[in-house]
Amino acid sequence: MRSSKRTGSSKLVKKWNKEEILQQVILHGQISRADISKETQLSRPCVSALVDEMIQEGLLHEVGMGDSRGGRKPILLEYNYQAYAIAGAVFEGSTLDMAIADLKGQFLARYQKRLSQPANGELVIEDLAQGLGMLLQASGLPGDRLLGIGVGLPGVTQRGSGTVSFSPSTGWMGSPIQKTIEERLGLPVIIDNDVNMMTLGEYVRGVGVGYSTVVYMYVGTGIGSGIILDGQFYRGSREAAGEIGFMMIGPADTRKDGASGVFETHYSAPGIAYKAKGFLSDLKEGSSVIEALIQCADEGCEEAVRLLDEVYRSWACGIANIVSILNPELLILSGEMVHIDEKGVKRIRDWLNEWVPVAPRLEKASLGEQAGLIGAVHSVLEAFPSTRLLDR
Amino acid sequence: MRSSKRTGSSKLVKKWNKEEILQQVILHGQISRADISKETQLSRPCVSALVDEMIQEGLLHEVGMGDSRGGRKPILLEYNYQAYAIAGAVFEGSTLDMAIADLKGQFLARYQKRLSQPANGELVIEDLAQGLGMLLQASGLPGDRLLGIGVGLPGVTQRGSGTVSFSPSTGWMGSPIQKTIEERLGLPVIIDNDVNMMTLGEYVRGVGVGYSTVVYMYVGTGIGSGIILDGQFYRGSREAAGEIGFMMIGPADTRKDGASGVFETHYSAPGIAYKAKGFLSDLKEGSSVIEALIQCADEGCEEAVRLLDEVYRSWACGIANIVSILNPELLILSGEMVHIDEKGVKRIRDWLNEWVPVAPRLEKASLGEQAGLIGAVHSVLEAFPSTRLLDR
DNA sequence: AACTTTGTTAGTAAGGTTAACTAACTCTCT
DNA sequence: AGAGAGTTAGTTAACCTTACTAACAAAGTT
Repeated sequence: MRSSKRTGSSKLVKKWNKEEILQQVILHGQISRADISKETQLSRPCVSALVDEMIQEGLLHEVGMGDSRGGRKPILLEYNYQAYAIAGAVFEGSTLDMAIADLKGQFLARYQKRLSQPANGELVIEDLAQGLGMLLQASGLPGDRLLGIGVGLPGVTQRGSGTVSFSPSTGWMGSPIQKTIEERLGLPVIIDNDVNMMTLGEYVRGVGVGYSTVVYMYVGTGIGSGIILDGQFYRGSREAAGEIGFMMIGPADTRKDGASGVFETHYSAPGIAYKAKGFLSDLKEGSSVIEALIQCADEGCEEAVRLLDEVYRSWACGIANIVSILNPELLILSGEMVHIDEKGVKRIRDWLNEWVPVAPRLEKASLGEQAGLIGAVHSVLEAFPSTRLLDR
Repeated sequence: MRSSKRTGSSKLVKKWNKEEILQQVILHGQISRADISKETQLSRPCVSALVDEMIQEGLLHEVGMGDSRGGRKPILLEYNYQAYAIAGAVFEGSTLDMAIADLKGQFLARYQKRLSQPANGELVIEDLAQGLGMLLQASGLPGDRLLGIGVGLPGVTQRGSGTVSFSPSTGWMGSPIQKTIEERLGLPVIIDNDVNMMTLGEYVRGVGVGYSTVVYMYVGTGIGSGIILDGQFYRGSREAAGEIGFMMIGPADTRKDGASGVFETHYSAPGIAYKAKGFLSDLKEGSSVIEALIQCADEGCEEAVRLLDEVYRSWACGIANIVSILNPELLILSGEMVHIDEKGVKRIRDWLNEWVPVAPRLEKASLGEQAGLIGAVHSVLEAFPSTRLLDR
């Protein structure tokens, strides 16, 4: 917050006071001028003046009278969530999932498309543009009301430069993708790692609500995580924080193809599938390894029980390391981990309590496939906080 | 920065502008009113007025003329580092180490005392008070110039409540020690973990200068770390961040005494000494295990070579885990690790490069025993930033 | 002597504050 | 039921603080 210019005149103060009023309105949903005055310590005349301006600007609405508290009824104010709209997009496997939302993050329209092939970069951008057109049409919104679009990509994104440093599936390696999309769509673009987007989604709308320090652990093709510390996304000095697939869990002396880390080589979905190859032959394309493994174990397969135990224990080791270093309030289990049954979660929890002094809460991700999209939308809200709408 | 009140009037603006001017003076060492005006975008009359006030308040000094740049010579201003003083204290083993310093962090006087016994809490506070008296006398400072004292303690400190939740050597477990000291000394007190103090010391005056995301890894009786992310100390949701002794490195099925973690059980100084007991009999009290081990290995002892390799590898694993999660710019090796020779550091570095994609810089701690004390002093400077001096 | 740079003085504009006032509503007592 | 007292919400007007612009004085250089 409160960044940019560090010195300045009274104009700055006015802007900050407006921001604070906006925050209060958003926080309370509906609130009167008088109550804003009490909350913010600003005098009532000042609040009135600023509120009136913000009504002019279309950011606030009067929405009727509240109940009397012994005197004149208050005029309730509400944030105008329809003042602007934002878009989100997520590439997940070979589908493109998009949505348009109001400032509350509520979806107004949604759009999905199967991408024909492993996606040439140029083409994908056309898909994005087309989807955005559809969404605008479906929602009936004028295009100039759109603040920006958040795009979740597989791979390591460099937020500073707007490039992707590792992204095999899209073929965007190293290209200044953010700028490219921005130019094609004529919109501000926020790009980020898909796991980060999911993290943000769960944080603002899922099991992470109410916490301020959470780690989101994702087991899929690889193993990654998103880290939010004291309410702030932590990305690392070179945007490589949370790359927990590189932790030293499991034997290190295996194939070092460079791209994947020791932990994920052994205990990501493909890693587990490889270990289970002997007795788990009938694994379909889109289905979960862990689900299959659990079923197999429940049916009494000795090898499955053993492997499952090893996997749980390794995941628990990963969690223990994270907890030792970061001491989060909450750790969200996601990807393959959502299929763990109650027994398995208890198992992991018990290990943690044995190994570390202060174990965090453990919760499975709750938003399913929507997490990324919700996060993408909110990434734009984060980049255009209500405060920045005052500049427009 | 800029915390507390989120709204306010012109008075706030004035305060912020004063803060910014102070920052500029500190940053440049010596600077004229005109240059401050250019740097801060504040008008010259405004800068003049604020500077004059701050001279009245004793925070700034005029220190003579600068060189002409084609016109009237500028009057150079300097921060008055002597305006206030701060104290620091560190309990290290059975010695109490104290210092008094100016606002630059420069020591004005120092005091050391051997504590007779494992230190009863009450007594130790008396030692502290006595030391402070000595320091004030030695430096000739009036006591009201003292802003506060930073105290580094072994154990896990709870900064919020000002208590120590785990500290076997001092016997302060759970007591509201911060308040107790504050009342005895009549001074604001900052308490923190000794490793955190050392971290801060290296960050502001040691090898950490110039970096913003650093991890300080300490191997001693236990294994711990201090974490600074984007210039901010990170402490975790329950002040337990950086407790890396609990990482899952080494066999987990050893004695679980609860207090110490798996990693530190095996690879802290005592852990290593235990493993080396067979061939490293002549270990003196105050000397380093690693130093002895290295010497032994250099002399050709097979077992020492093997153990040393195991230790280095395990430490490297720990570093790899930290790096995977946090992606710091710099990792500082401290405690036993400062004794690692060039060969050993290279060894660790090579492993890291093999295991993780982006290894940080690796540096040994540079301040030696002073680190904690310097950090303690700076912890007070952090709590009383120049900005807060304006309130007095 | 002409030009520059530094620092100050004087008047003005912007923003927030207090004090007082109007508007609108509740409650109680007759 | 109705009037007046008390309360809360919102507005108006005068004032205060702070920074800004413009003009000027001071002290250099070329």
